[in-house]
Amino acid sequence: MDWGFRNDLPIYSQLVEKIKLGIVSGALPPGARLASVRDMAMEAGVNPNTMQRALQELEREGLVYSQRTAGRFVTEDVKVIEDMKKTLAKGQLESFLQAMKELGYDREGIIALLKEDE
Amino acid sequence: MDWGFRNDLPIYSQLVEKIKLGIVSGALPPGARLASVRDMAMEAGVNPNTMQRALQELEREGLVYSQRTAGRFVTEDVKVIEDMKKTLAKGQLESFLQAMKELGYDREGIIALLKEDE
Amino acid sequence: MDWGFRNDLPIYSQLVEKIKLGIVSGALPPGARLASVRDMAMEAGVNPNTMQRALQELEREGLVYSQRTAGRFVTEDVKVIEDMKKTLAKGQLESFLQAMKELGYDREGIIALLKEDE
Amino acid sequence: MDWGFRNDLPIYSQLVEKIKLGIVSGALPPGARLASVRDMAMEAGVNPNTMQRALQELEREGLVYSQRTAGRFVTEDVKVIEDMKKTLAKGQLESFLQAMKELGYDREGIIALLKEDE
DNA sequence: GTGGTCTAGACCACC
DNA sequence: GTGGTCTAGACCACA
Repeated sequence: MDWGFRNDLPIYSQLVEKIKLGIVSGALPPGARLASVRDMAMEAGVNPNTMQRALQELEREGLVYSQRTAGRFVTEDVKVIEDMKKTLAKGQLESFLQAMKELGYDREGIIALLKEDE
Repeated sequence: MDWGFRNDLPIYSQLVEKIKLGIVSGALPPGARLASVRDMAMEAGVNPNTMQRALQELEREGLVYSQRTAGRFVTEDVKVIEDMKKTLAKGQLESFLQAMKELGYDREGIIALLKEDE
Repeated sequence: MDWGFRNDLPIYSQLVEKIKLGIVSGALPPGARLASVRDMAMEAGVNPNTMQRALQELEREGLVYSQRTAGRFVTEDVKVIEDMKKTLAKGQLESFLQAMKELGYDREGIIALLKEDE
Repeated sequence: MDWGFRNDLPIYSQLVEKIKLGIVSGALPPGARLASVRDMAMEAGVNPNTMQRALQELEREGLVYSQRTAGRFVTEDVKVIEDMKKTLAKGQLESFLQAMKELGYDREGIIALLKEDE
């Protein structure tokens, strides 16, 4: 897999993004067990400490929980996942609208473009 | 002024983007005279050659033309500007739709979110 | 080697011409690897940046492509090369006809001269 | 008039070319009186000495003769003019054929192009 | 080692 | 003063 890190953001933040995306898109379903930090780090080609930091962040946000010995799991709380999905989507929408506004498009113009595209 | 260059793209490309945005958004209206290469370079905090390269690219795309001694001007051909605006907008739209798809949203879901947002 | 640059055209344009000629005439066959920018620059007695600029122009025209670390190559797309050859030839033909016209030759006169020449 | 001097050749040579062209094309008919050196120089925007040198060259080639007091005239010897016309035309033809040969065109290819052009 | 980018600074033609 | 070209030399990512 190409993790394609950009260099405009700390790597751990990009890891958070990617894993978050996996969770909200369902690629990592609720309750799924994550691979070990060591394995995930190797897979992504990053230092285990970096991956650790990403996972802690996800834990803080309630998307992931850890059980001392059994490992880390995606939360079973579907609402949390749904909320996160909505938050991310709104973020996308917001920056999209902002970019279009800078281009001189208002809501109507965007709709016109959408129709033209179909 | 902080031009906030990212490091995921050559500076000259980002300059192209910025100026292009100024043109299609109307901040730099058709026929407007641009500041001299040297002045624009100083303003952006880059080397004149870098700014020159950006402007040459814009010239190649027909958004700008230069007159030997008088300076550089935004094209008066409104169609070229409109086309570029549409191209940029479609690009924005496309990556937006792609990102939303990765989040698990289909067209309906996006529309629902749009309405919710109003 | 004397590359005999004229001073009625930028050096980089003359470099473009020369290399283009090499490609369309088959001296640089499709898929051939070009020497490195630095080597070509040294060979031509110009600054590497100047040669780089020429090569970028050729890339823009699709006659050449570059691979990150492996070097630059003549396009394998024979059609592109053939088209360029035709374009150059038509240019030559056009200026020839123009010059002959200025000399007072019409099409018939040119043909007569051609036959006389054989 | 734009005399459009290139800088790959001495100006006087370019003056010779231009005037020669005027004579063989008939713009300056046999026996025509040329303007004074001073006037021709002014018209072309060059130093009178430069124009003088050009006219001397034309005299040497027999295309022009001077009568001490009356001024300079185009030769009345039509044959000289015709020969010069042919010489210039052959020169044009030769460099055209040479350029086409460098492009990889043989006589047949040139003829094919000519037909395609009609 | 490759291509690519960027800076610094020079010189030129044009008007 | 303007745009345009050229050189010299640095640094970077890639593999």
